[in-house]
Amino acid sequence: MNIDEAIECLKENGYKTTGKRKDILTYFNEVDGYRTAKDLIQHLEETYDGISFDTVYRNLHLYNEVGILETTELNGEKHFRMNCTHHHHHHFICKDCGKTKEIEVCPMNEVKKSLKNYMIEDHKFEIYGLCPKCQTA
Amino acid sequence: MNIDEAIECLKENGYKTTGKRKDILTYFNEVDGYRTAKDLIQHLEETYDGISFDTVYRNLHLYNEVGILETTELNGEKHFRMNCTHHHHHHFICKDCGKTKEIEVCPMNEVKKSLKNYMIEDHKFEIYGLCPKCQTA
DNA sequence: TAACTCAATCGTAATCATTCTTATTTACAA
DNA sequence: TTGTAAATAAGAATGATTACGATTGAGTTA
Repeated sequence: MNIDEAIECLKENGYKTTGKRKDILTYFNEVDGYRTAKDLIQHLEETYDGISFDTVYRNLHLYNEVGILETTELNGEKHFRMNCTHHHHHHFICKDCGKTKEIEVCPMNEVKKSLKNYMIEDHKFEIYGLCPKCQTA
Repeated sequence: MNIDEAIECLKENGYKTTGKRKDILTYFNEVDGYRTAKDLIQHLEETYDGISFDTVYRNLHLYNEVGILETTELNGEKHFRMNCTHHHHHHFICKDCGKTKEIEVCPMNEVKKSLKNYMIEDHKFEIYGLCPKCQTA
């Protein structure tokens, strides 16, 4: 998802477009990988001196709700990244730089067969490790 | 893993066997599913009035390190369950009662092919939903 | 079995991420 | 341009987890 799509998405859901919201979108659009709330706060503080935690967390959750961001948990902290809307897939996630690589394999069809009486609401398939760049660094 | 194996595992790693450690093992052995630190504290307080958080968290992490417990993150809280040592598999996890069902499918062999220059350290494949019992409750 | 030693535990304070609260400001519709 | 609901500020509160100095106890050794 790019910035324009995200702003459109906000409007569709009846949310306003503020400078900070745009900056948050720009940030995630540029970094292209998983980042924590703290990472974002640090970035925003360069522009806005003493930004409110509330603003950051509220917007992160809002973005997650409307589908602009997706989230995962890495060593005890929530991480966010721009959502990939195109099609269903999973991710390899670099533990060092947070960057991701798409994985096309999804075993859910096969798995469903062995969960006949179970109500499946969600699933997570993530591979963790080091990307080529971070192995040499 | 059963209680005796767990105690053996503690000894092998040079850790002592205390009453509280046994009780923690008994707890996880009985509940057979994912539980939070808070769940465990509540249980232990029935026996030991005012147990130290330190004791609980230290032992949970210790157990996780030596492989007695495995851990996952469910709605923002760490959850623990007795480790299944027999063979590699994944879990369906009931969001309501925390119980798990083993899933034999593991797509990692296939996935590795598309991650040639990546160093794979770990992976997580979990299915979330409601078990048959919790759907009717 | 006594005493020794280091691990384990206690009790509580501190920390860290996150959420809440009230007052103020701002986007944008009318 | 103005009115109003939404967004933000500022910082206190919360909830899970970790840290710490003092004390207790398990398992070893004499």
